[in-house]
Amino acid sequence: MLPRAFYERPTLDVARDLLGKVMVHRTAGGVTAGMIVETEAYIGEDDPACHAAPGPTTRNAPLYGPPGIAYVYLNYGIHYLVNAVTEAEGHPAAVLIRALEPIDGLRLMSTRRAGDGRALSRHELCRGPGNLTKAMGITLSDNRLDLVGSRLVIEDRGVRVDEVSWGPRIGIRVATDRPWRCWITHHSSVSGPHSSRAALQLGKTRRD
DNA sequence: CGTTCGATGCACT
DNA sequence: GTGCATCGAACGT
Repeated sequence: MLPRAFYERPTLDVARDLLGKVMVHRTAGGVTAGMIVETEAYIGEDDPACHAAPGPTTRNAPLYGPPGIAYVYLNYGIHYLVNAVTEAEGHPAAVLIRALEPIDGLRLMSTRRAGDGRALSRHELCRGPGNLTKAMGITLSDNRLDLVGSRLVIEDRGVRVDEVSWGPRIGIRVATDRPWRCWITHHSSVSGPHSSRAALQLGKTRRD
């Protein structure tokens, strides 16, 4: 399990280093786990796309708390999105988990997403931030859970990531110029249109 | 391949 | 009342 110090760092570093790590959720229905393959950074009140942009509110309170905490919220009235709070207490920032490669509990994931109709392939199961929370069974009741020791944790299982790409964040209408989305290059569980994925690649493991 | 559009609930003005 | 850190079906090219 990743120590709190892992999250208590610059958010872009955490976003990159979370790639290859494994998110695990333990529920009464069973255990699900998946390797993180795509993330986005949301950094501070000066980032117009960050939920902290309006200043402290009831909803975004977890962003202002200690790092290593899960920030979960409902968006579009339909999807739960899960973040890992980063930086330091009083400095609101987080990493949005956008896609996983399923590792454990694939059958349970399929069941949870069964309402979607057609059968889903392995790489579709946790592709997209709303889809992965549904497959993992993550809801508002997971908000504020401690990722350093709770039913929702992130582990290092020794996976080494060779190539990382950076590009603009997806699905926002402001600050689209900041390349704060990162993903494992060429990984088939990464979200977004396949064709534009190549166009967005800014290079190898470095950002700027 | 691409774009458009409806579903749906909550926080915030 | 407005606006989302989305998704997938339905269309057009």
